[in-house]
Amino acid sequence: MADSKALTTRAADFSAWYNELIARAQLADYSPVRGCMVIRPNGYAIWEQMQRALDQMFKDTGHQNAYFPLFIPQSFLAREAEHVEGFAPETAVVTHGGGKELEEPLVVRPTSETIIYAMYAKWIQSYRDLPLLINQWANVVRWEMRTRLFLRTTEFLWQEGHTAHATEAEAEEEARRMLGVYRTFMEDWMSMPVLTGRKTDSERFAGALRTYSCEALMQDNKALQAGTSHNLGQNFSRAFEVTFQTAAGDLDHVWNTSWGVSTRLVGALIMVHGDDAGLVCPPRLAQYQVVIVPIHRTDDERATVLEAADRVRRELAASGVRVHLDARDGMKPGAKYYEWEGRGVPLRLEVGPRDVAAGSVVLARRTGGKKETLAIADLPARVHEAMDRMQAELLASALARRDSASIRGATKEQFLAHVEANAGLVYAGFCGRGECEADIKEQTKATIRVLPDEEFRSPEAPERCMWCGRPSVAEAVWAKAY
RNA sequence: CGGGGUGUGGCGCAGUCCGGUAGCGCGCCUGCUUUGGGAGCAGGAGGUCCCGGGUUCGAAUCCCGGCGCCCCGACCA
Repeated sequence: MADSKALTTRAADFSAWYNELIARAQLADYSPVRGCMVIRPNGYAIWEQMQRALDQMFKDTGHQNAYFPLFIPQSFLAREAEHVEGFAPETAVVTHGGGKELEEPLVVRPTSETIIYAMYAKWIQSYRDLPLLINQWANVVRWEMRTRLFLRTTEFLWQEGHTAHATEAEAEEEARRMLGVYRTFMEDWMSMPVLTGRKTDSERFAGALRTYSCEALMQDNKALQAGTSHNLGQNFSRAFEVTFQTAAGDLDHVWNTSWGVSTRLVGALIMVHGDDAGLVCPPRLAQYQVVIVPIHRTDDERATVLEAADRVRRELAASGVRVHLDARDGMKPGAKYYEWEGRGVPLRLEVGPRDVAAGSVVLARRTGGKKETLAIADLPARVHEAMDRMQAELLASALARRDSASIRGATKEQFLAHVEANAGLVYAGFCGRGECEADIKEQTKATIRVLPDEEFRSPEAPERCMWCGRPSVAEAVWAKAY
């Protein structure tokens, strides 16, 4: 049955589709430890591409990488009141080492603000030491109750940037800058449109002054927080006595930011672009941008075709394309097509005896459309062109999907109907009161994803809170979320 | 932690009601024939039937007690 080989469709059961896709494409597997996942080579390759792009963007904005320890003295976490309250319930604690009970338990980092700012206190003395712009790539542990591969696991990989500045304005600028970096990455590399904006107090990072986020809409119309950037103010610098001497000779506490994205982005990628055949990976993030599938019957054909296919491979590689020749024996070409489609490879080239004779290859696009016969002569140019177009088209179609799943200026009734139908994002007025927010969440499961930045706001600012009718203080975007 | 479900080769399941010494599909290995959209045939490997105890001549199956996992509700990048 061909059907037994097909994935559950997105329409039939989105989360079954998601899980099956990950298994089929061998992106990740469940670990023997509850809530943890093993990232398999195919999945890790995507993360590596993400890391490469992001790391360069961090360097380009003046940051350096460093590494801080996995273990944090439990007392450190407790120094910032709101922070400990936020994270204590979900920390893993090490109480024994070397067979003996530790004098002070060690927390496995759920995030590294505390240990990093403890170190910054030693490193920063003068305004001349500022700004201090550091990033680290690390694993963190948060003892989650319910986990999903890539989206929420007990241990996950991420990067966390931690900066210290002389003024509040500089810290604010940094927090906003890095939010912009994330947005650029998500749009240009992941082809994933995001809304940027500010989080309400209830969704703010524990210990931050303000939290900004990038929010993306998945194909099941649930929102996903894809990245966050925090202006920490002086909350941690006061807790850890991170002080510096100003040019005027005064002593002041530094202003901090922190910002992060995680392997959750791989889950976002799956849910934004994936289709019923499997993963769809934007060319810029694909491990293999092109796979070449040779087609042959006889041994003679095999030799000729493989030689031609390898020539094509070398030429494409030389032009900067990540290309793989799938020369596996004993597997029919069709089986290879399905496998590579499931893994999301953007472009496939089929090379058979007829192509070799004609000096051409057949190009198939992961996103569909007719196969196309191309002359080998100008192949590299055509391949780059096809990748660029696909990269742009993926963004455009995701954007169109999001816009068609968004309603603006909603009344309470429209809001309820939209949310009830899992139809996507709702833009509407908000009175700014936590009670209203909590009430809405309890009754509808929808939360305020962001108070959107200006460019995402509706042309006309709402006047009234969609829920309670009081004057609106900000337009808000609601959705059910992951 | 409450409600529901489920544990049987790598994966998905049947067998359990009514006890008789474990089977199917996929995958895997070998060989031959195949290869322009998921190959066919033949042969083969692989299982403490979640764990412990009990009943019985005999337990995957019945009884008692544990444990794991999944789904739904209270936390979250």
